[in-house]
Amino acid sequence: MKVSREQMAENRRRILDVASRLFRDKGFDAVSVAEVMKAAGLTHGGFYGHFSSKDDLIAQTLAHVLAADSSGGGDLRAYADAYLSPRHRDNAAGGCPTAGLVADIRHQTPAARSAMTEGLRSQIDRIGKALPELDPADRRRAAIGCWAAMVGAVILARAIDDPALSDEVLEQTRAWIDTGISQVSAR
Amino acid sequence: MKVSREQMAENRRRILDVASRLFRDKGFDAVSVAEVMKAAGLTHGGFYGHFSSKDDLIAQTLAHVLAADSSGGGDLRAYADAYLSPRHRDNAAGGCPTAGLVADIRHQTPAARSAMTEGLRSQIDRIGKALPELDPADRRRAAIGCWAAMVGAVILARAIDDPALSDEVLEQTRAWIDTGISQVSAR
DNA sequence: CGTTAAATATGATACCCATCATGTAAATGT
DNA sequence: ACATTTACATGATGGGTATCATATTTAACG
Repeated sequence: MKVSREQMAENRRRILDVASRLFRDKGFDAVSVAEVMKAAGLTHGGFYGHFSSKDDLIAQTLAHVLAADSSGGGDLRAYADAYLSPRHRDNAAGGCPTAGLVADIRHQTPAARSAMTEGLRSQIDRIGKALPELDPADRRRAAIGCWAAMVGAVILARAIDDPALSDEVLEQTRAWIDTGISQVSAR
Repeated sequence: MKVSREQMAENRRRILDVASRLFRDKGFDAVSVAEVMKAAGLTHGGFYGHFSSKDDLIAQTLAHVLAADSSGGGDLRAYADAYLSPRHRDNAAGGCPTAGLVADIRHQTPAARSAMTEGLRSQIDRIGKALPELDPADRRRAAIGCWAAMVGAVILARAIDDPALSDEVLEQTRAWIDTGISQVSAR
C-alpha cells in the first residue's frame, strides 16, 4: 500500500538507522536485506524502491551515519576516556561507526570507500581542533596518531576473548595517548 | 586417489597457507571452501577430510599463521617503519594477519577468538621486549599503545581511497609513535 | 470524487555455497 | 602380492539470499 511522502521519508530514515545499527553489530555480510527491512518494520519487497542494491544501501548508510557522527569535537581527554571504555567496546551496535566498520570498507564498493574517507577526514580535523595548544604540525600528527590508536585499541579489545587483557588494552592505550599529548604540549 | 602420508601433510600445510593468504586478502566470508581448495591445487571434495567445517579451517588457519608470525622482536623503529609503509598497506594478502583479520574476529567462533587472543598476547610481549630501555610499566604501556596505533593506522590507511591521505595516516602515525617512544625513554 | 501513480506486500527466481554421498585409485601393512 | 584402508575426486542436496515480478492499497492531484 502506498504511504504519504513524509511516511516514506521516515521509512527511509528508519531503514538507514536500523541498517547502521545492524551493520555495526554484525558486519555488512552477515546482515541480509530482508533482515534490515524487517527491523525497520517493513517487508523485503519495498527495498528496491528506496535503494538500487545492497551495495547502495551500504554506501548510503555509511554517508548517513558518518554525517550524523560529530563526536570528538570538545575535550579530547574526555572523548578518549569514553571511546576507550569497556562500555563502548561492548556496544558496537550503538558505538563509533569507524571502529565497527572501517576494516570491512576495503572489500566494499568505491562509493562506500569514498563515504568512509570523508568521514575519516572530518574526524581527524575534529580531533585536531580539540588540540589548540599545539602548533599545526604537532596537532596534525597528534590527531592522526591518537585516532589510529583509539580505533586500533577498540578493534583489538573487541577481538580479545580474555576480559582482563581486553580491559588492559583499552586502559593502557588511554594512558599512552594521555602521556603522548601531555608531553608534546609541555615541550 | 589416496596419497602418501607426507603428501597429505603437505597438502594440509598448503591449504592453510593458501587460506591464510586468501582470508587476509578478501576476508573470511568472501572466500569459499571450494576457492581455497582450488588455490591449493585440490578439489572441494577432500576438504572435510582435513577440517570439520569452514569455521574449523578459520580457527586452524589463524593458529597456523599467528604461530608462524614472529615479527616485531628486533628493532621496534625498523619494525614500525616497515609496518607503516605503503608497501605493507598494499599487501594485505602477504601482510600482518592481525591487521588483516582482527576486526572480523569478533564475528567468528570461540576457537578463532582464542587463537587471535594468544597471537595478540605474544605480539604485545614481543614488542615489549623490543623496548628494554623502559621500566616495566612504561614498557607495557608503550607496547600496547604502539601496537594499537600500528594496527589502527594500517586498517585506516587501507580503507581510505585518497592516496595522499592514506600515506599521511601511515607517515604521521609513524612519527607519533617515534616521538612517543623517544620522549618516554628520555624522561 | 475519480483517476492515476506510487509505495509496499507477497510471492517467485536464480545463484552461490557449505556440507554430504559415493566412487576410485593408490598407499600401507602383512 | 593381497587385502584393506584412506585421501581425494565427482557429483548431489539443501538452505540462504539478492533481486525481480506482480498484486494491492492508498496518497496525490485534478
